[in-house]
Amino acid sequence: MTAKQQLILNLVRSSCAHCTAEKIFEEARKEMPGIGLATVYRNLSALAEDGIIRRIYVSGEPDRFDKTVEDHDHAVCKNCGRMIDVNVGDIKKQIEESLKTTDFTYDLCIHDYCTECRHARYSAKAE
Amino acid sequence: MTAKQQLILNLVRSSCAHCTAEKIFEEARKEMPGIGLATVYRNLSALAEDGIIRRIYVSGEPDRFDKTVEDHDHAVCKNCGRMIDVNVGDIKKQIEESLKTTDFTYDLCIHDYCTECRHARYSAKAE
DNA sequence: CTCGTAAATGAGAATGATTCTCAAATTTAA
DNA sequence: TTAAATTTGAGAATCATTCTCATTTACGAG
Repeated sequence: MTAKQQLILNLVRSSCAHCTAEKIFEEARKEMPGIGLATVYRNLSALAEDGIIRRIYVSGEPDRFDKTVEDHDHAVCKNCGRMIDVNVGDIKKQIEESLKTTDFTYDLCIHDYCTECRHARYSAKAE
Repeated sequence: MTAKQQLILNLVRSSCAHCTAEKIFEEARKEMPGIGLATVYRNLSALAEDGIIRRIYVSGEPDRFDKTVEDHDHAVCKNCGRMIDVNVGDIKKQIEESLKTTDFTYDLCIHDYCTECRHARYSAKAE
C-alpha cells in the first residue's frame, strides 16, 4: 500500500467519515499537495471494491465513503447534508424472509432532518 | 395537460413500467417522432414532483419511473436489470420507531437476481 | 547497487445522466 | 385574434465519475 493509498484510507477512517470523494480530495491535498483527483477516486473505488471501506449511494448526490463496512444504514439531513449511521432493526433479515434468498445486497438511505436542523426549523417557524 | 405530457404519462402507466427516461424517450418517439429528450426529462420530473408518478433511484444507474406512488419498495436484477415491486414488511414504520419522527422519506433498492436469471445462473454452473 | 518490468499517478479528455438556455412554436384567455 | 404565458426542441452546460496515456515511482533479479 502506497503512501497515497494509506492517506486516503486514513482520511476515510478519521476526519472524513461519510465524506464525498471531492471532500476527501480537498483534505488529502492539504497533506500531499500534488495528489490528483483521479488518484482519490481510483483508490476509493479500489478500497470499496476490496471491502475495506464502504461506498454509500445517495439519490441525486455524489457518493460517500464509510469506514464501517459492517451492516448498518444511513440517514442524510435534508437541510445540511450531514450523514449519520442508523440501525433500523434487521432490514436484511426482513428482506431475506420476504424474498426467500440471501443472495442480495441493498441500499437504504433515509432523508430526514438532523437534530440541529430540526431545531433551527422549528425556531424559524416560531419567529 | 398537453398531448406530449399525456403520452409520457401513458407510457409510464402502461408499456414503460420501471423504465428509464431514455427508454421512455425511445417509446415516445415511435408515437410522436418529433418529441425531444429534454421534453421527456422535463415532464417526467414534473410529474414526479407533483406526485403523479414516482422517481426511483438506483445506485450507479439512471433513474427509473414508476406509475405506482403508494408505499412499496423495489428490487433490481443484478444480471438483466429488470425491476420489480416488492413489499418488505413495514419498513416505514420500523424507521419511524427507530428515528422517532415521521418527517422523512427513504429510498430502498434491493439488488438481487430475478427468477429467470437465477435459473440461468444455476444451469450455467451445472454445465 | 542498477536495470527493467510492473504498478501507481496526474492531467485532462471522455462519458453518461440530467438539467439548463433560449429562440421558436403552441396554447390560453380576454 | 392577439398579446401574454407555457411548452417545446436542440444543443450547450453541468456534475460526478471513469478512462487514457505519458510519466513517475516502486521493486525484484541479477
